[in-house]
Amino acid sequence: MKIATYNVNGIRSRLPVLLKWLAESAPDIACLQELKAPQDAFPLDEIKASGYEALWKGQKSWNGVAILAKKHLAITERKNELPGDTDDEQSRYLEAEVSGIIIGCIYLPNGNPFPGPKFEYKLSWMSRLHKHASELLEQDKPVILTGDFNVIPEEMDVYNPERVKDDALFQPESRNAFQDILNLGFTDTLRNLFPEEKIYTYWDYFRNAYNRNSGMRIDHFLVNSLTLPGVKSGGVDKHVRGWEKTSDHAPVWIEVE
DNA sequence: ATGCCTGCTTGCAGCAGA
Repeated sequence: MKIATYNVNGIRSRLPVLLKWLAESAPDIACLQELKAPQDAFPLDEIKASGYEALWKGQKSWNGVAILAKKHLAITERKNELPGDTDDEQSRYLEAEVSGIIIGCIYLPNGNPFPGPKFEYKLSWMSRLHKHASELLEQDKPVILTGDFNVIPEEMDVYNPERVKDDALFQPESRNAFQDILNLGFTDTLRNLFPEEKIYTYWDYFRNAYNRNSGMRIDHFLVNSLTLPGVKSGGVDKHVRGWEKTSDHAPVWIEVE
């Protein structure tokens, strides 16, 4: 079972790149973030023609998340919002069960500028995620939380830590909240597979960042202890970031037995 | 300190992204 996450940065303008990547990488399950499209603008026909069923939660202009699963897999929606704040209208969380695995698709708030209300929203969202993640562990099922966490976990996860010292993605509060979720009983799978390697999943559009490899690792796979022994491999489809009309994120994937 | 680039909007310049 190959599971992937990809922040597409606009599913409508990214559709050719998305379909090309799906055909090449052929994940069984793909979590997408930043659809930047309202609910009725999701390109379901094209996704189906590529062999996938889809659940999605759109929103005009910003945010938006989707979970794709190959047609032969039964996919059941569990949640389309993160519990804990009925006033939160941002489409940032989608949860499904596929083949007995609970999949949480996450588009965690960016939180910039720091400090400020957007950063407070980020921390509050992470606190809600912490509570929900702990409840998911009580299900005694395989759990995978994946997506754009907008958190740089460690200094080795960014090209130049000094450049992000005032960035919401690298604040101690953000990193500690991420670690607190791991401490519930989750493993940062890519880091676990490659303890010493420089791994980036995002390169910004400015300053020729991709060609200079000025990147960050902010898209993550968190797996619980029932899932971890089955993890066989993982990686970043870095070359996709070099395609024409590409997202500023690259797809990330793991293979689980 | 700011803009760099890109996608989106009942838009045509301004916002958000990270």
